[in-house]
Order: sequence, then C-alpha cells, then structure tokens
Amino acid sequence: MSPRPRTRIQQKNSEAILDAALDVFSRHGFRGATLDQIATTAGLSKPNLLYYFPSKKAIHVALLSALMDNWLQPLRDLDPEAADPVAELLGYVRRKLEMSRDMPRESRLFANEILQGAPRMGPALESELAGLVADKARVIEGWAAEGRIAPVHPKHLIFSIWALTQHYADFDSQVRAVLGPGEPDPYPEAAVYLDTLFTRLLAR
Amino acid sequence: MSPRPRTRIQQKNSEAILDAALDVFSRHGFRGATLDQIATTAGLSKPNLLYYFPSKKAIHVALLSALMDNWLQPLRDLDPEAADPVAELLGYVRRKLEMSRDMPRESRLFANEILQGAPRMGPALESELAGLVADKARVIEGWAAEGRIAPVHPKHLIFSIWALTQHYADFDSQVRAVLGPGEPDPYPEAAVYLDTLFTRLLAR
DNA sequence: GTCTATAAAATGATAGAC
DNA sequence: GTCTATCATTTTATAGAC
Repeated sequence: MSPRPRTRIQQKNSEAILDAALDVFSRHGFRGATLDQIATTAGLSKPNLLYYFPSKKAIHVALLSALMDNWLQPLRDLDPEAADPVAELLGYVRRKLEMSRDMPRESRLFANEILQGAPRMGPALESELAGLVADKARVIEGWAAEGRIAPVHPKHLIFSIWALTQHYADFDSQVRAVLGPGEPDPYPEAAVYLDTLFTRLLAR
Repeated sequence: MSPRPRTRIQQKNSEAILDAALDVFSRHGFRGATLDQIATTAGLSKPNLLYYFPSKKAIHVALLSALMDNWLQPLRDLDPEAADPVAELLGYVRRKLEMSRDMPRESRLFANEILQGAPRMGPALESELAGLVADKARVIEGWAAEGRIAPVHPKHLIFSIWALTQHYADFDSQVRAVLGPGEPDPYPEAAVYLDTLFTRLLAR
C-alpha cells in the first residue's frame, strides 16, 4: 500500500515516516494517533506525509505487516532437532527478552493492536500465527513425551514466554516505577529471573 | 471529579456512564475513545453525559482511581503470617487469574494506561504501587531466607504473576485465535498451567 | 434532567501553486 | 517533492429551551 521507494530521498522519507509512525501508534494505538503528530515527529508537513502513504490506515498496515515476520522469527527458529530441548527453549526466551529490550515500540504496537481486539491483524493471527504455534506445540509435546523436558501444556508454555518477555517492553513504565530510580535497567535481572523460572519449569 | 450521586436516577446514570466508558476506554485507550461512543453505549445523549461528568478526562480519572484499590487488593491480602508460603503465593496467582477472567475490561483499561506511559497514573504507581510491592517483596524475601520457598527475585516474581495472569485478559483475542474455535474457554487450562509453573518455581 | 442547536477546535484528506 | 490553503468531518464542550 505504500509507494515502492525509488529515489534516495523517497527511501529516506518513507523510513522517517514509518519510524515516526511507530513512535506514535505504539504509544496511542491506531485511533489515538494523529497524522499531525506523525508528520511533526518525521519532520515533514502533513500533505507531504500523505504523498508517501495514501492514508493513516495505510501507514498502520505497512507497519504491522512489515513487523509480523520479524516478530515471529525466533519461534520459527525453534529447532525440533535441538540436542538439548531445555537449552533450546531457554534460548528462545532469551531472544524474545532481547527483542523486548531492543524493540519496545514494536512490542507495544502489537500490544495495542491485540488490546483493541486485533481489528487489522485478526486474520493473520488465526492463520499464520495459529499455524506456527500449532506446529511448535507439537514439537514441545514430542520433547515432553520423550521425557526430555518436564510435561507441560505446550501452547500455554508459549503464551507464558510471550507474556513474561513482552511485559518488560509493554509495561516498562510500571516496571521502572516499581523498581524505583536506583535500578535503571531491569533487563539483566529479568534475564536471570526468567532463566531460573523456565529452568525449574522444564528441567527434568 | 464526578458529582456525588444523590437521587436514584443519578446513581443509575452515573453507573451506566462508567460502565460504558469502561467498555470504550478499555478497547481504544484514552485518546482513541470518543464521548459519542460512550454516550451511545450508555444510552444517553452526549450533553446529558456531560451533565454527569465535566469532561472526558474526568470520566477516565474516575474509572482509574475507582479501580486502583480493587486491583491491588489481592496483593495487599498476601499474608506474611501464612502457614504455607507456597500455597499463599499460589492463591494469589489464582485470585489474579480469576480477576482477569471476571474483569477483563478493567485489566485492559490499566494495560492501555501503562502502554501509553502512565500519563495519569504515573504518580500513583511510584508511590502507592511501588510502596506496596516493596513491602510484599520483603515478605517474599523473608520466606526465601527461611528456606520456606525456593530463592527467587521477589519483585520479578510479582511482575511474572502480573504478566502471566493479565495476559489472558489483555491478549484475549490472540489467545483465542491461537487456541482455535475448539477450545472456547482458556481459563481452566491456564489455571492448571500456572499452578504447575509456580509450584515448580517456588516449591523446595 | 434531558434535549436540540451550535460553537470551537482537531483531524483526515485534497487542490493546486511552485 | 514539498508547500500553503482549504475542505469536510469528527469531536469536545457549551448555551439555552423545556
């Protein structure tokens, strides 16, 4: 839905718009975001912004679909042939936590969309996401059946990994308020805690 | 900020407005919500709605502050003198999951506010919430020091309980999309899963 | 208390000059 | 490609009749 960037300046402006839109949509959701805010953040006028994208909705869709692939890559990479299934799952947790740390706006963009009932991503969730999770749930179930990890509900295990890692991005302001100003970066401690949690849950 | 309800009809309308506002704010966040939507949902005209509350902001503040108390009650109730600390913490998890099941709109209202950086609740988080968590974290630390629960970072333990239980309310549409139409109610399975998870994490 | 009418500002989007 | 000017709607809020 966005014009394919051809010149260098188009490339640069398209990226600036998408970056600004990520800022605004991730904080305020689709309806709470305004083109004015996005244009100002991107350093462009509103009509110029609408020269690159035909509508507010088009920007939102461009962001969501560009993100979906990257967001699910760590789960796709979960290796059914892994020598150590517990370590493989701990690695997945670590990668997801790193994504929360390094891409908090992307996490909040998704969170906003899901909170609102997934009006735009609904179909993608029911097909692509549900299919991938079903696939990996079978892998996890196999590991449990072979006694290589402790028995556990595979889909709820995946939910718990998402919930725990994304919490540090989505609820960042609450986490920092609770930890107080003495502890500026919660991620190192979170990494240790989550490693402990999933080790105790999964190790035989 | 809301007029104290005196007559029966004022009582009824105030409640209808707050209930409708909870619907709309919890889905769309503060800026994404409109008075039109709230008024229509409440079955009132827009000017009539503004007879009861002076502004959109006043409705939002009324909801948030009325909710804060109820929301934290289970954590306040965590008993330092409990005979069985693991069971006490599992009971807290169960109560929080029941709140997600029975009050999903309230959970999403908070989630939206935190996602947006807690513009209205920020001070309450830094004082009331941070104080309560610090208090209960000392209790949990004491239990661990006495060897009555496994050693664990107390504040991240609390974060993980919030993240895991609220996930089922806040990300309901994703959970249902992933589980598919065959499993209409995820809560019974979630209760079993979370009980297992925290037992393995905390039991000695 | 509730309504119609309306003001005042904001917001998404377009026209057209340069 | 980018801008100023502007339009059409939506949105928050008020005025004033009943």
